Amino acid sequence: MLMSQPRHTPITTPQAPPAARPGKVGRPRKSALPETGALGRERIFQAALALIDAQGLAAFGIRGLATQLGVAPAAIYWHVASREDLVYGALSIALADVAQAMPPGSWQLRIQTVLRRFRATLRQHPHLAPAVANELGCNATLDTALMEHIVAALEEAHFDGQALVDAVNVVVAAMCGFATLELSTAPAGPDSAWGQACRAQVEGIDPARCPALARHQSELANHAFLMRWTGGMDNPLDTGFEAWVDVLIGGLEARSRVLLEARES
Amino acid sequence: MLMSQPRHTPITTPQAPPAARPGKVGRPRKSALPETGALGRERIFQAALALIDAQGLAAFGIRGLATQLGVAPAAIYWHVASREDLVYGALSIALADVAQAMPPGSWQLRIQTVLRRFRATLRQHPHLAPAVANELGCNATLDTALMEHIVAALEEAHFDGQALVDAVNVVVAAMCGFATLELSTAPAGPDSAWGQACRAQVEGIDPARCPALARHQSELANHAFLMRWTGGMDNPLDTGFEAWVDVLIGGLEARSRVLLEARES
DNA sequence: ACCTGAACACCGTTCAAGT
DNA sequence: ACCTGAACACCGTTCAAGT
Repeated sequence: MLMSQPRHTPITTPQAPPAARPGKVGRPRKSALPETGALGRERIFQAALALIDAQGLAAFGIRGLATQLGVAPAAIYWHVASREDLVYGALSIALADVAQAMPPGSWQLRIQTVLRRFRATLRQHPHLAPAVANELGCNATLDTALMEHIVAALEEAHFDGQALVDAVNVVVAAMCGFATLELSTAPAGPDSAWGQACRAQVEGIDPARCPALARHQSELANHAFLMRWTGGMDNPLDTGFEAWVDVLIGGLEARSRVLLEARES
Repeated sequence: MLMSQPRHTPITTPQAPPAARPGKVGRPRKSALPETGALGRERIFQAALALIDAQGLAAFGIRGLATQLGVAPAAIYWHVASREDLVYGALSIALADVAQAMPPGSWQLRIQTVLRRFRATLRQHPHLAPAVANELGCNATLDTALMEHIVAALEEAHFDGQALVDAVNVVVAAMCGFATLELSTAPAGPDSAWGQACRAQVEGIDPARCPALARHQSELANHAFLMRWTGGMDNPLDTGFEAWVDVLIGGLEARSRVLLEARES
């Protein structure tokens, strides 16, 4: 029984990673590539998204995805580089139609539409909310149509040069920021030990140390970030989001005015 | 050799979780509690933060933390409920002094200060950026002093009732949103395969399908969210952040004006 | 009250081998 | 080109036992 476990050998030199596998990064998608196998990246990502939607991000794994697809776990690695690649792929197809068929109208209305659509789409896949910031901070795989809409709208608002780049970043951050925070779910159920503790801390605010907070405690409790114990699906912050959109548009308009006046003088 | 592996028994009824351990959630911190042990939550969180800063969030684990503390892995579980608890604790102490010693001044200036401080603090612990949205969406463990400052500033700006709650959420989302997105790191090194692919896609933008995007391609490349292949530490978006702050303040001012006018009539 | 040893039940990933 | 079997090297977490 001493020699029956060759596993768990403690020391091995980690061999250098082998030459890149096919679908390592990006999707060349030459559109002429055979895709003869029964699997294929698209089917894998769809299944991954369905599984994440059903069970959450933490419970999602390659082994579960493999059984879902009726395939050996290792098979997935022929099409995809890593687990991270999978959630990124799932996020990509989930957000694919945010930019579809933008309605005509003022630049303000079009930017409002982008924000509202993003939030609505993320609400259909709330378990992906934690992945948005991680995966979307830098990458260009998201449909370029979305960026085109944003840039075109900001051009119309007279942004140009560095000011345009800045405005683009402001809009993208606004698009992601609120919904991501709103939908990041609580660790446990409605009245878990965690929820109770959170609630108790809010209710135990000291009016001496935090007078302003204490004054509005009852309105803020469970309705403000950092002071709520219910997730964004059960307890949406609708009016807060509308205020967010309003502040963004108002701030952009003010900035656009300043820009125009500086240009005239 | 058949009977030598009692491990990996496939089917076991998952026993109900035992009665809550001491440091399960929140920190009662009666301040009279002995804290006689050599460990203690504070020391554990400090060590966790140091480890996350050094190695990143993905590489951080309980086993590594245990060896760092010169202790058995299981020892940590007497003080802390889970790995998630650890990163949350680390984030809490990392952000602890965002609200320390707020300078006097107009409400606009104070809100600007909150945003700038949050970003500066997160830049000192960039590996925690992905955890911000996940852990900060709902919880009240963050120093209430921060919320007090925000609420007090917005009161001064004449927000009240639901409009105040909305404004608080707007400010908190703004505080977290930009910096989180900016600092979420690229999966790999500067010119990895991933970076190359990202760059290629940006440079391959089709001027026929995306005319506005193509017009500003050179300025946007590697300087805008979704179009950059360098992380926020090496490649900060300083002017974008200032625009963000500017838009927020401008938008809040406009909303405040509307509120006042409605109240006068 | 606090910590150790040792195991349990998983992971993601690799790699030779199949077809 | 695409997939399987089987293993490797880890995980987080639990639990009886120590002190």
